[in-house]
Amino acid sequence: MATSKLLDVAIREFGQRGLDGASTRGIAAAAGTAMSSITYHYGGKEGLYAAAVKHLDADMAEQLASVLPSGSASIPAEPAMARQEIRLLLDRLIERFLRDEDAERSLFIMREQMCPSAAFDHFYQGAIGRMAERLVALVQTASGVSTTDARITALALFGQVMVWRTSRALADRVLGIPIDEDCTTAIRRQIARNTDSILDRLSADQQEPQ
Amino acid sequence: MATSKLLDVAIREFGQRGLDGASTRGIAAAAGTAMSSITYHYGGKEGLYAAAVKHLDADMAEQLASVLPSGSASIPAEPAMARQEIRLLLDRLIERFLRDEDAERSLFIMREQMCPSAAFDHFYQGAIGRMAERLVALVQTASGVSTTDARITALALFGQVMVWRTSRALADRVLGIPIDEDCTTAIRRQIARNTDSILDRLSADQQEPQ
DNA sequence: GTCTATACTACGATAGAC
DNA sequence: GTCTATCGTAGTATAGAC
Repeated sequence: MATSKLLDVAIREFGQRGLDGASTRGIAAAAGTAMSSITYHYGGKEGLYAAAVKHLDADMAEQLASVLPSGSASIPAEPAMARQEIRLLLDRLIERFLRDEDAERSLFIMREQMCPSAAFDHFYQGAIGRMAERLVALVQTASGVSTTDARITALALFGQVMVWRTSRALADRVLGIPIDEDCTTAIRRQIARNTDSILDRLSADQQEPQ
Repeated sequence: MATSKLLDVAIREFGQRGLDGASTRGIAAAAGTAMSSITYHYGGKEGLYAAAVKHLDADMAEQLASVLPSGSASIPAEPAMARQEIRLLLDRLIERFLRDEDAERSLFIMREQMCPSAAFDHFYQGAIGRMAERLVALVQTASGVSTTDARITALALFGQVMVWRTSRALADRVLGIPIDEDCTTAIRRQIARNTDSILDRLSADQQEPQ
């Protein structure tokens, strides 16, 4: 009963090669078991994929638990508090992305972003969607802008963080230096500063439209 | 001699399924020819992949030609001019990304970003690398910061644009409305504003470090 | 539950007709 | 240049021993 090992390998292999490209033989071999155990536990290749999606979502929910309230409630009413939570959330994300720990799991999700299957709905109804919707609500409270502007801004803030995961090969070459502790600190500070710059301007424009 | 058709299909299929996952039979069938023509023209699967990389890079170079000088020279000396060029470059990119025209070609590149093969070096020595290095130089001129900060900032600016391509499934759901002409305008204006906010703050901090 | 054995399909490469 | 035919390999699914 090492089904957890099978799921970890599946997330890696499906992420790299996709549902069609990955092979159940390869996954089973890498997990140290026979291919037919996939049929036994998950009913086949597609069942394994669905189980991997569920496993991955549960994993992300656990990782985001410390920074994301479990209920959908309790957006802080004070703009300053909302901004503080935005900074905390983005910092938690970038710190994980820079450590490059779960890059394989991200690959699975990025594939679903660009070739979405029904599985992406599962992610959006899960941890990813909860995080995104909360970020939008926080931006709205922190800046006072309309919902559409808040949504666009939330995506921009997310983008400056996400780029370190999605475009890592480019980032490594552009940076030219290894991402050590000092570099990580510099990136985190820069992102916090950019976030403040964007939200400051947004709040100012809101009070006195240009 | 419809080798161009073969390359277009190859970029799509390799992008979606990867080098291993895509099948030469499938590519040939979608291009309306026999599989053995791949052997004849490109020597095999890997040769087709290499040709697809070259084709894609040439294509990007052509698309970026209007906004990217062919030589590596001539960074404007005036900060205001540099900032203007940054805004133009980012606007050209986001406009392409939002139109969703060449999403399939981006998929190929994103796969190389997250599972880099030797092909990514080809991209970085080509149009992508030239664009990235120029953006860094422009940020440095526009803000006057050190090269490391300029590189980090360039990636942040790139990220807020790139997110609309790499996380499109998420963006669609977060936005909740279709990306029509009005929405595109709003996104472009927001990105231009964010860019100004970030560069303004950077220049200010540079003159009087906090 | 985990394994081996097997049936059937699809893969990449290649040879050769035209 | 483009096609069909074929070979050896690897894929998923399934049945059944233990």
